[in-house]
Amino acid sequence: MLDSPFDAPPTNGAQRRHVMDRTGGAQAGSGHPDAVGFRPLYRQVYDTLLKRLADAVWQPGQILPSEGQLAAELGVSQGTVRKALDALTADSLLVRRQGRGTFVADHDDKQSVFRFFKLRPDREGAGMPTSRVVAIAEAAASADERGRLDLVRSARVVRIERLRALDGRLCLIETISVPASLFPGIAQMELPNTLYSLYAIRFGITIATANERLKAVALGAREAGLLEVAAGLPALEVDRIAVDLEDRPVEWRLSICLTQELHYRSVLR
Amino acid sequence: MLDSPFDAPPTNGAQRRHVMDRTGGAQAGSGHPDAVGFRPLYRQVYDTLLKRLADAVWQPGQILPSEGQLAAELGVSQGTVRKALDALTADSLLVRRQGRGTFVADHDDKQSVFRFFKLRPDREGAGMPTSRVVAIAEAAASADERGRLDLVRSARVVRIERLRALDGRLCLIETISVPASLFPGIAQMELPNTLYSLYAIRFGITIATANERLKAVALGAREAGLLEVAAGLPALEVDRIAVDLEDRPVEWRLSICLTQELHYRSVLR
DNA sequence: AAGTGGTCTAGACCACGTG
DNA sequence: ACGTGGTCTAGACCACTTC
Repeated sequence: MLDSPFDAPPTNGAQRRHVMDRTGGAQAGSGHPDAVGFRPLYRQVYDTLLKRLADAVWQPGQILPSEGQLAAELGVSQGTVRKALDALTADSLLVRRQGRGTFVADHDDKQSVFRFFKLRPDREGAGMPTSRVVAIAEAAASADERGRLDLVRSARVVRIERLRALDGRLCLIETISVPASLFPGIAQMELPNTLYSLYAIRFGITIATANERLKAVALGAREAGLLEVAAGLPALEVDRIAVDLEDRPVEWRLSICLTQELHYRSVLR
Repeated sequence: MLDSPFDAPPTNGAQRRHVMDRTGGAQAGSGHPDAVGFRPLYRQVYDTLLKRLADAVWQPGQILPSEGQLAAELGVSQGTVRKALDALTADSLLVRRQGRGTFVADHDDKQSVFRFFKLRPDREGAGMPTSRVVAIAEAAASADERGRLDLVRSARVVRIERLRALDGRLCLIETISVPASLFPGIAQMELPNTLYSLYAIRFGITIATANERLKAVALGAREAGLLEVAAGLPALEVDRIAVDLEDRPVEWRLSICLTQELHYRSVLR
């Protein structure tokens, strides 16, 4: 925990032991309010809790200490803890349930799977997507991979190629590249359907956001063969960079999707 | 304003005139806490302010009364008003600026245009998109249009066809259908580049969200001609239903986009 | 200096879930 | 009955903008 060398007493003059820094890193009481940016307390609490989540101090699905306990531990008011917890919830890293407690978001339950899987059948339905690994291998990172994943020249990656189906219909083929250094031994593992829960549980890497670029392309011969349709068909190419809690790009995923009876769903707010 | 026939005094027993209903529509003090859903105060404030926005009580870009004034007017605490204002800000209906005030979001400024325009050049750049109307006409709503826009059988629509360009390059053709009843006279108007600001200013209709379905399709002869490229090219079809503050579908927009040098950007959180 | 939103606190009560 | 998160209040102070 941070600790300030100085602090102004709260209004009521009551005793308080400060655990978080009240000044945003700037020294207070030393002449001027300091030019450096102001950093609210709840933001520091947010960062502290985020760090613990990134370090997997609490496992997915597990319950956190109550607001009051966290407030006491960190030396701030319950309201300030609440604001940080609400922000983490908004970032879908936590789930809060009235009367029960605050939990680490478990990105393996049904609704969470669809957080990063945007393909839906045109006519209602949509069970869980299934996957079959076509190929998996470790190799030196290509120039593209180094660029997209921010890797040094000597870096190695693990490449995974998977076919995925929705409601029993083949719908896409995806090529996934991850830095071998971040995911040691992943090439030898049994891969679950939802890779991101493996990243979280086995490697302590939580995917926070993903940036996708979509294009319409003509299906190549190889992809067409694997997807069991004719080459040249229009297909949706989804180029995704997934980013972890520390804002590092940790996965590059290129998907080719059939959209004859499916669509990609996007909600603009 | 709502007014409750009964209210429990606040803890300190100070005088309070209640303007908002404290009971969520259920009568309090009459034996049981009522089975009907609980409705928090800040939610009522949210709805009240939302209604005023929908009724265009304040114009886009205009400043709202301060938190304190709204709190006094509505008979709630400043913190409760703040929570409602924060929620409206999160829904990007308001913009708050520290030291200045709270403003009605102006969806005409540069960053807001891109809220609903997701096409970006592959290589950096991206000035404002431009538009040219190809056709505009009123007609009886088709079965598709009635279904998508929730219209009765006799309803009429205005259809607008536009070509749009980005950085001087033709990039898409879009067919827009809106209910004629909601937009009287729109067929005779000069159409601005950003239609949604026209909807807001001239018709008091604010687009809150848009749901899009994306597919890859082969370019038809007509679209190819208008876009000045070869027919059969893969293109991105974007099927959008835009919804207003009252959750009514108010626009159906079908776009065919060239994605040879552009992509559709999507951020997953 | 005055006014606005932003942060923080302390405490009360409410709704929800589980014993 | 108890503990949790959720709501609401009142008041103080901070940071930013404008006059």
